[in-house]
Parts: sequence; C-alpha cells; structure tokens
Amino acid sequence: MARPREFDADEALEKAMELFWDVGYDEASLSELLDAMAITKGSFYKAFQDKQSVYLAALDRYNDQVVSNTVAFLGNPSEGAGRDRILALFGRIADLAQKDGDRLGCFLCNALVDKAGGAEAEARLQAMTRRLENGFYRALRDDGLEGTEARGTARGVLTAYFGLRVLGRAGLSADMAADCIRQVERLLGRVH
Amino acid sequence: MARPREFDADEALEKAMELFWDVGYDEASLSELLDAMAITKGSFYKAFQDKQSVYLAALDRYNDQVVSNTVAFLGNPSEGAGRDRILALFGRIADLAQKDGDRLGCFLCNALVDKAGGAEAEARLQAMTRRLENGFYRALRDDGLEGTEARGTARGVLTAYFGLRVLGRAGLSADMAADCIRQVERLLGRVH
DNA sequence: AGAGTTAGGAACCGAATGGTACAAAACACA
DNA sequence: TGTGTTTTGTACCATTCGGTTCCTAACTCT
Repeated sequence: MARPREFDADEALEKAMELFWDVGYDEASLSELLDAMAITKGSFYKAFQDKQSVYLAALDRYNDQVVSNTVAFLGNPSEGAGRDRILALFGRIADLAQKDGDRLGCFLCNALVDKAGGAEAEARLQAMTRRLENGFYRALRDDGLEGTEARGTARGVLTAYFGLRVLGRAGLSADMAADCIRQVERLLGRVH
Repeated sequence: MARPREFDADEALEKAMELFWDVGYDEASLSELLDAMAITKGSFYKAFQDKQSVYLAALDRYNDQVVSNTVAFLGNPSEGAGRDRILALFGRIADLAQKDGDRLGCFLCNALVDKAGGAEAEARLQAMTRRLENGFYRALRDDGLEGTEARGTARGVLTAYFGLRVLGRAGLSADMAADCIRQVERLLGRVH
C-alpha cells in the first residue's frame, strides 16, 4: 500500500559492484555511483544506508556470485581432474585478461590492495580469500594429494592467482600470460 | 642569493612516497600529504608542481631506491646462485610481511592495482615491472638456464612475487608465508 | 646597510565531496 | 475517490578537495 520502487535494487547493486571493481572505493564518487546505478540521491539513501554499506553489499555480491562460481567450478568433478580444473581456471583468467580493454582484474584482489571500507570490509575479504584457498585445496585433495601437501600447494596456487590478477589489471601481454600458465602447470606437476 | 629552503626536498619526497605507498593516490589527501611531508601548502606548490607530479616523483623514487636495490641484489653473484638470490628475496619479503603491522606491500604492486596518476604513472609502472622481471631473468641466466626457459620462469616468479605482495598487504600468516616460499622453491626446482 | 630574490604561510577560490530535508509524485487499499 | 504510505527528485547542508594569490619573512650578494 505504497508507491512501488522504480528501479531493480539487485540490478543497481550489480552496477555499483562493477564501478567499485573498476575504480575502487574512494575513486568511485557518489555522483559516479548514482550515474552507474541509474538512480537519484533520494532513492539511493532510501534504499541503502550510505556509500560504505553499498560497498560492503558489492563485496557480498562478488562473493555470492563470482567467488561462489569459481569455487563451484574448482570443486566440480565433471570438469576433469582437480589440477586440470585449476589450470582451466587460470586459462580462463589469462584469456580474459589478454583481451585488451579488460584491465579489471579481480575485485577481491583489488579490494585487498585498496584497503578501503573499514574493518567490516576486511573481514569479508579475508573470508573470501579463505574460500578461494579452500577451493584450490579441495581440488587438489580430489587428486589424492595428502592434507599438508594439498594445503601448501593450494597456497602457492592462490599466490599465483593473485599475481596473475595483478598482472592482468596491469595489462599483461598474451605471451606473458602463456608463460604464467606454464609456471602454474609446473607448480602442479603437469608439465607438458 | 635568496631565502634558503627550510625543508629537505628529498626527505619530504620520502615521506610523500611512504604515504602514497600506504594509502594510494586518491586516499592521500593534500592535507594529509602536507602533514606527512611536514611542509605548508605554499612550500609544496613552490617546490613541486602539483599532487600528481609528486606522485610521479614518488614512483620514480621507489624505482631508484627499492626496485634498483632489489634488482641489484638479484644480480649480485656474491649473494649465491641466482635461484638462491631469488629465494632469499622472497624470504625477506615474507619475513617482513609476517611481522604484523606491516601491511604495506609493494608500492609498485599497489600502484599497479590503483591505476591512478594517469598515463605517465602507468608508463613508469610498466617500466618498473619490466625491470623486476629482467632482474629475475638475469638471476636465472646466471644459473645457466637457457633464454626462453629463463624468461618463462622469470615471469612465473614475477607472478608469485606480486601474489605474495598482495597477500602481505592482506596480512598473511607466518605459515601461509612459509607455504608460499615452499612453492617458489618448487617452481625453481629447489625442493628441500 | 640596501637591493634583489626566493621561501613560507595564511587567506581565499570554485568545485566537488558525502549526506540530509522535504515537498511532490505514484501507488495500494478502503 | 479519498487516504495513507512510500518513493522520488530537488534543493540544500557543512566540509573538504586541489589549487592560487599575495604579502611577509629570510636569506645572499654587493
């Protein structure tokens, strides 16, 4: 029994996430944010609390969508052996990154470096990082790797993942990407 | 034949670099910058052009000091074999990072993700990245690795380097750091 | 000491920042 | 067709942003 909302909150949050992903927290001004979300200031502060809470919501959204998707892929036996899933993930990232014009990188990685959004943001980022690490870990366990061995390798893979993501945002070349992949292969004992 | 400067420009630039390193370009407001550099606005704009040029100068300073130092270490035969130099570098970084309270990471890596400072900044960042890669490359060549092999491995090491730096800024634990090092060892064929 | 030159500092600038207040508009329900 | 409720858009808020102006202070050289 009231006026209905004229915008899709979920859609607006998606656009907010894309902006934060691209330019970070501080660089995304409120007016840019409103433009991206295609709403006005009134609606913004009625639907959400403030800029920071939208940032946190964007992080949650990234977790629910991108990270979950990635972890699910890593844990999906129908995608091949665990190490092949990891390699496929890296290949996908490298392909995406070497298409010039991407330069987005990984929101989690970017936000980790950004250090914005206060303690609440950091807690979410740490949780996401752990999820990713555990995704790699479980994929390696699927290949029969022993616990501590899988844990160590998972962390090495996580390190390479973030490194590749940074290079992707820096605009890595095709052959650079190929070399990175090859090193991950070696890390996983899958030398061609 | 004029009034002498009351502050050390080099020292002020050092402080500016430290602030940009810590919080990035946008998050470092002019007033914070002035506080850190311990000068007033008048001196700032008299001695430097504007905020961005100080940022560029800070990047140059990082290149001249930190990156040069790192590359020199990687190329110094008296520090042991090439791969041992690389491992020593990673060990140093991990040690520094696991001391809690650091959380600075690498200015180059942070700035790469930040994407601030315009095209001039990006050119410097790309140059620095190349210097680092070549530092790894030359260290590997010192161990007798063949050209393309050394290039590929250098890029894998560079990826791990950035990854470790991101994790360091995220506040990695001691055992996480140890695991990362172990994977680099494996990458270099120096399994213990 | 005086002239010339530069640094320092404070006042000031318009623009943009994140955020609030409030009236008008658009709906659901009676 | 009112009436109540919520959204929307606009005007407004203090504060801060990066940057300029300009006067005074401090110094060197003659």
